Amino acid sequence: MEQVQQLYRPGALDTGEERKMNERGYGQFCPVAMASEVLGSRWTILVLRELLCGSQRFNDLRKGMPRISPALLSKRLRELEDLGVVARTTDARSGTPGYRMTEAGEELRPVIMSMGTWGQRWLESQLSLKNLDPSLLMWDMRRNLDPTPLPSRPVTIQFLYPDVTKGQKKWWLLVNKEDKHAAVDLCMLDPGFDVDLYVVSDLRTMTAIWMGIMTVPQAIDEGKLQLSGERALQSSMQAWLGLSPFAQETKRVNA
Amino acid sequence: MEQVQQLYRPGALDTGEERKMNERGYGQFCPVAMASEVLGSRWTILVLRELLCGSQRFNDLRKGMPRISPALLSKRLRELEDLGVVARTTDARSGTPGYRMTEAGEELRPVIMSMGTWGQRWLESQLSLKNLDPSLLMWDMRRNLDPTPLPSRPVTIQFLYPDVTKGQKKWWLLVNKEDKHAAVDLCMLDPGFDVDLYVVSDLRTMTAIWMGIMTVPQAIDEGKLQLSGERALQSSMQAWLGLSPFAQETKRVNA
DNA sequence: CAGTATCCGATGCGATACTG
DNA sequence: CAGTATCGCATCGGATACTG
Repeated sequence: MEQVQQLYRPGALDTGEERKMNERGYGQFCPVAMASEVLGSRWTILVLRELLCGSQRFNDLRKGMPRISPALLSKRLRELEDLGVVARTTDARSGTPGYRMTEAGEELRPVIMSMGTWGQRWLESQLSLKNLDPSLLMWDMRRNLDPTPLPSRPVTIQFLYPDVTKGQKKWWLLVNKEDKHAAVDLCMLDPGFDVDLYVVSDLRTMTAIWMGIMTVPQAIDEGKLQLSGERALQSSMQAWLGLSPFAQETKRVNA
Repeated sequence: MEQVQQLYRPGALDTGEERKMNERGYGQFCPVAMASEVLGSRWTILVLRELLCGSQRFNDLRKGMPRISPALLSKRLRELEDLGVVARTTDARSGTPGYRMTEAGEELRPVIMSMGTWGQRWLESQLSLKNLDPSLLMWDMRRNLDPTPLPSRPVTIQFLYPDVTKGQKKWWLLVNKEDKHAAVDLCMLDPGFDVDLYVVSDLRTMTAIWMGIMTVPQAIDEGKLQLSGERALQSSMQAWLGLSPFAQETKRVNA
C-alpha cells in the first residue's frame, strides 16, 4: 500500500491549467467553505451580530461598530441583502429605512452565538483589556439593561470613568419605565435631570463586570467601584445592569 | 426624550484622536468580535475544518485545500499554534511532523459545524455546482467511506467522470479492511489491481449524491450513474459511500 | 515530504468629503 | 439621518522557486 499512496496527486498541486474563474473564492462545494465565503469578509460577522442584537437603523449599526466606514457598512448590507440574509425595511409611518434579519439570517444566530461562547471561553482576557471602549460598553449596557428591578418613574444614572480620555468620561443612562416596556436612552452630554445614582469606576472594572468576570459587590469590596445616590438603585445594580450575553460562560484559559 | 437621544454621539464618529494601535483589529472587547479576528482571516476556517476532519499532515491539509499556497498554510498554522488552537506534533517513531487540535481547537467543532449546517440549508446549490472539483470530492469520499458493508478483502473501485478534463477523469479507491479498521487509499494512476466495481457518472451527479441532494438509486434511475462489476458492491454503494457530514440537513432555499 | 524565501500585483478597506 | 463618491495606500495573499 505504500507506493500506492504516491499514485494520488491532488488536483491542487496540479499544473494550474484551468483555474480561471471563481478566482476570489475557495472553489469548494463544501458547505463550510461556502459559508466562509459569505461570512468571512471583514465586518460581516459584526454586522450580523448587531442586527441579531436588535439594531435596525443604519446609524445604530454604526454605533455598535464605531470603526466601520459608512461606505463599507453600506456595501456589506447590500451584499447580505443580495444573499437573502438581510432584508431592507421601510417604516410605514415615518418612511425611515431599516434592516432586519430574514429567516436565513435568523438561523445564523446559533453560529454567531457559538463563536461568542468560544471567544469568551478561550480568548485571553488580556485581549479584551486591549479593546476597552467606553462607547461600546455603554451602548451594550443601554441595550441589555433590565428595567424590571427599577422603579416606575424616570431614572437617571450617571457613569464616570476617571481614567478615560476627556470627552468619554461621563455618560448618562435615562430609563423611563412606562407601561411594562421601558425606554432606555444614552447620553454623552448632561441631560439636565437630577441624577438618581452615581457610578464611578475605572473602565476596565466596569467592562469586567459587564463581561461577567467580576460582580458589582466584588468590585465595591475591592474599592474599584463607587456607588452613591439612591440606596435601592445601588443594591439592585447587579440586577438591573444587564450583562453580556456570554457573561455566564466559564473562562477556560487566559493564555 | 427626543432631543436627549441626540446627546449621544458614539465615540466612533469621534474626532479620530486616539486610534493609533490595534489598527488592524476591530477594537472591541465583545467575544464575537475577538473570535472574528481569530477566525476571520482567509483560509483559517478551512484549515480548522481539515484538522477537525482528521487530517494531520501538511500535505494532507493541502489536499483538502488545493488552492492554498504552502507559504500561507504554514503561516496560518503558526498563527493558530500561537493562539493555542492547534498544536504541533512529532511522530515518536518516524519523526514526522504533524498538527492536531488542542482542547480549545476541539471546542471550535460546533462553530464550524453550525456554519456548515447553515451553508447546506441556505446557500444555493447553484453555488456548489460552480465549485465542482473531482479531487476534493474524491478526497472527501476517501475520508468518509464506511467499510462496514464491504467484504473483508482488498477491494478496488474505479470512478470515471467522462465530463471532466483529462487528467482528473479516472480515480481509484482501494479499500483494505484488515482487522476491524480499514485503510482507504486514493489514486489517480491505475494501481494495477483488478477492479471490483466500476462507477461512471458526471461529476455533478456524484457530487450531488455526496451532498445528500440525490441518492444512488435515484441517479441510476435517471441514467446519470452507471455501475458495473460486483453486484454486492453495487447494491451496497449508498451504504459504503459515506456522505458529507451535512448531507442529512434539509435544504431550505435555492435562491 | 515539509516547509521557506521572495516578489509583486490586485483590491480591500480606511479616511474624508459630500448629497438628498 | 442615511447613505454615496472618490482617492490612495497598505497588505494580503497568490505564484513560483528553492531548501533541508
